[in-house]
Amino acid sequence: MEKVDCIFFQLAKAYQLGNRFLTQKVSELNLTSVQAMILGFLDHEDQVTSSELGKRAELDSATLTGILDRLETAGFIERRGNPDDRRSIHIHLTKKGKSMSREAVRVIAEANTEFLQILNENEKRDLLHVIEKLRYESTRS
Amino acid sequence: MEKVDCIFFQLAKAYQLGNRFLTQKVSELNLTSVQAMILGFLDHEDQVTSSELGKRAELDSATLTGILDRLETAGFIERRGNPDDRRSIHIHLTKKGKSMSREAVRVIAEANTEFLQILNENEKRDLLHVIEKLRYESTRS
DNA sequence: TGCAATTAACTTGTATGCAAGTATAACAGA
DNA sequence: TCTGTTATACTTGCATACAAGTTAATTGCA
Repeated sequence: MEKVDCIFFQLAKAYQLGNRFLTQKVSELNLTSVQAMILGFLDHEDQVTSSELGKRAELDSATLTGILDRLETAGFIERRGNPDDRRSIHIHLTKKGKSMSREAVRVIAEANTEFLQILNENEKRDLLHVIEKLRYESTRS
Repeated sequence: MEKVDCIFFQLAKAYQLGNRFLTQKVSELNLTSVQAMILGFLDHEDQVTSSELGKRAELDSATLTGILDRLETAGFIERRGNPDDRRSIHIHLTKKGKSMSREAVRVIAEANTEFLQILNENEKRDLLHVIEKLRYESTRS
């Protein structure tokens, strides 16, 4: 099998490269890459339900539960009951979580810029375009 | 945080999309996507050491050990001592493993074609080019 | 109203991915 | 030869992914 021509192999390694890069950058905040992104999503969206957050972050509920567990243990979020629907919960950023989410957004933005410095404007556009097309078309099955 | 503009988010979701696609395709062989790729690498490279296989597959030795454990349990490979260097092992495809590796190569090739049908020739070239550039440049640090 | 179908969050089990550390073997230089 | 360094495979611990299944609450429809 020629790994160079295997799109699955290339996508996996590209992801792993980006993930290691971001993980290293957000480690200064003692966060993982996924935790930092979740806090980033919560920065402007307090009081969302777990289900809504899962849709935004495109994460499975099983995965999200574990991530929220760790963010709650770390004191960044609280789970609160939703009086409108007692099946669901509201996720609330604590004071500590609010300031951490702002830091996360900042570090992620910086990491994006630094990571993409390698590419010229055409390449950046191509990459985002192709990924968007793959992801969009795959929903049309 | 705008996930559309976050390259780390987009790479992660593109990878997950591809990985789910391939996983579904190779599930007919009762393999995971990674197991199928490892068998694919072994198809023409019998008797490699774990270390060499790890370099080809760009996998951590900790990760590879677990994958080899499962391939060995399933009867596709055997670990054999390397008389030339008693620290290392030779990985040997069994008869069952040989035929499975050929099936894996076939299914992966078909999955590649099907997955990339979404893109035109320019887009396929752009995607592979940009990933190659990201991966190559990142080794120059 | 009553009940089947659906939904939300969680749990369990399995498979990577990776950092960190271990034991053994090989190697390189004094 | 002796010793410090390096290399190989493995182990441990933790964090995603995700399939499958559970429980409780809500909804849709006859």
